Amino acid sequence: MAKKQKTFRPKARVPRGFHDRLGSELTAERDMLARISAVYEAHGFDALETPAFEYTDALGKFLPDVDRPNAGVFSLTDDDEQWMSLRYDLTAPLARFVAENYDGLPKPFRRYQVGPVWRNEKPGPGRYRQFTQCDADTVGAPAPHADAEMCALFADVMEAAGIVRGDYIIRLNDRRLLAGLMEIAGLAGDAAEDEAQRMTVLRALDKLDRLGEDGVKLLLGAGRKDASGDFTEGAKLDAGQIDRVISFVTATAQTNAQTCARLREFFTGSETGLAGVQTLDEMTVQLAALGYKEDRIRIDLSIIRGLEYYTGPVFEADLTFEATDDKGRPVRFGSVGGGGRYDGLVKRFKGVEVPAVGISVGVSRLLAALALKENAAKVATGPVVVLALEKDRMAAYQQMAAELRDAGLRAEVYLGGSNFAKQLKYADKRGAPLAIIQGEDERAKDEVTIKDLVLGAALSKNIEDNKQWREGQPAQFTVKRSALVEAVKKALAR
RNA sequence: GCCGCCUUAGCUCAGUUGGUUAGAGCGCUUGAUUGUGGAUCAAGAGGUCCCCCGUUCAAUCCGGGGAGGCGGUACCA
Repeated sequence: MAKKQKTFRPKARVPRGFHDRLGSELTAERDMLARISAVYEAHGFDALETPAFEYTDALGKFLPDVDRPNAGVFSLTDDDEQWMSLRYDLTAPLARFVAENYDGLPKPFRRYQVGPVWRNEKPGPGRYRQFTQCDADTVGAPAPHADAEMCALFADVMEAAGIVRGDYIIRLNDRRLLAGLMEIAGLAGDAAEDEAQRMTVLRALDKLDRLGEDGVKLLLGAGRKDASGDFTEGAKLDAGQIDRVISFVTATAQTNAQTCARLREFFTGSETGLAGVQTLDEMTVQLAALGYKEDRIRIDLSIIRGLEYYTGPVFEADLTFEATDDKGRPVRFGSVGGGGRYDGLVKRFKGVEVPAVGISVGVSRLLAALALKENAAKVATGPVVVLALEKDRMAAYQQMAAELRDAGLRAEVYLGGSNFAKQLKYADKRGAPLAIIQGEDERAKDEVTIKDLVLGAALSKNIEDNKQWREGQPAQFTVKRSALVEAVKKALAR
């Protein structure tokens, strides 16, 4: 039969929308999370961890009229036929946790949470199906003080993450303004199609930054055809309605106080709208008193933030610096986090209104943005590598590495089977800052040679001749064995 | 989901108007430069030309279907 038995070889590949991360990519995220968590901790938030899976009904992601979860969440049935889903954010699990443990928790309840979330949707640039979120929420506190704190916290977190002041902006809006706008524009009907129209209007406004005023006008009216020829149905507003809506989103003024003044005028007669203005006014006054001015936190009337559960103030953190990708094309970062007030979320479980406000920071996007900004700054991040030149002296080499580790340094012994040149090549590829060399010669004199690989690489640029390169033995020096740790520390400090 | 473009070596890409051994650069491996990463030189490994079906004496190339990638758009808690 088969002369060549075909062995099944699975293709080694990571599922689409997911990806592996190695070394500095991971430690960079860990460090950032630690810095953000420290800010949350300092503000009094308690750490919380919840499982990756939740029952789908608790997440609120069943499709209407179908006994099946929303396609956007990863779901499976438990062995008792109950639907379970991977969490798609950290807010829904929080609502479940608060409802489940309501009586025992201090109110207001303040917690922060860090972890992966999953979304089963089309991946795009900077958009994955698993990514890390870092949230803080205050549950059981009404506006505007908790909301103002959240905005301030948001700004602090951005700076803790490494975004310098001026490179980010926290934009602020209130959902009640948008509701009031609907009243004023004559879109406040109760029928299902009125609701659908309002949603379409909100979605159109959300695209202001990307499509510009003209694009949004099209979406508010008949509809818009995009670059690929695809047509998006519009909200079918008449010209007067479009003008009114556009005049609202473009009413953002230089200062928050001016914006609020304009809004009071705009919303004369709309109770809902005025309530929103009142809250924004109080928040921005309070923030200004703490030193958070328009350079960090600004009212921006085009911020929408999703359609589902926000009931009051909404915030969004945007990066404002420019960057280009590895092909030199300009990159638009978009939002790196958002949040707002959601007074109805716990009500789903408990029947009582529990006011809550929170923020969510997209750590993966922040890291991607920072990486593009500092694209030149690649530093040696590997361990100090102790070369293993004499095979029967491994214990001595391990001893050196151990001493370096005891001094708090990253160090390892070369464990492969190759010669001197290969070992240095390995150290180079690892991004090792230094190599520790003790061969026959050094051993005889009770010495070690310390080679600065970073400096050596720099020097090599001016050397063409191999003989000169080798005999010059650039960027290395020899010390007594007993002085190893001190010498390495000194070399690393440079 | 919808629209468009794309898929040949680890990477970036040539190429075959359908024909026997499918190429380059970079990378990788090994060696030389007698214990030193770079540079140089020499040799070498590596490909179901995305998958399946069809047309054909013959398909990496033509036709159909599928998958994956990229971009736009929609949705986005």
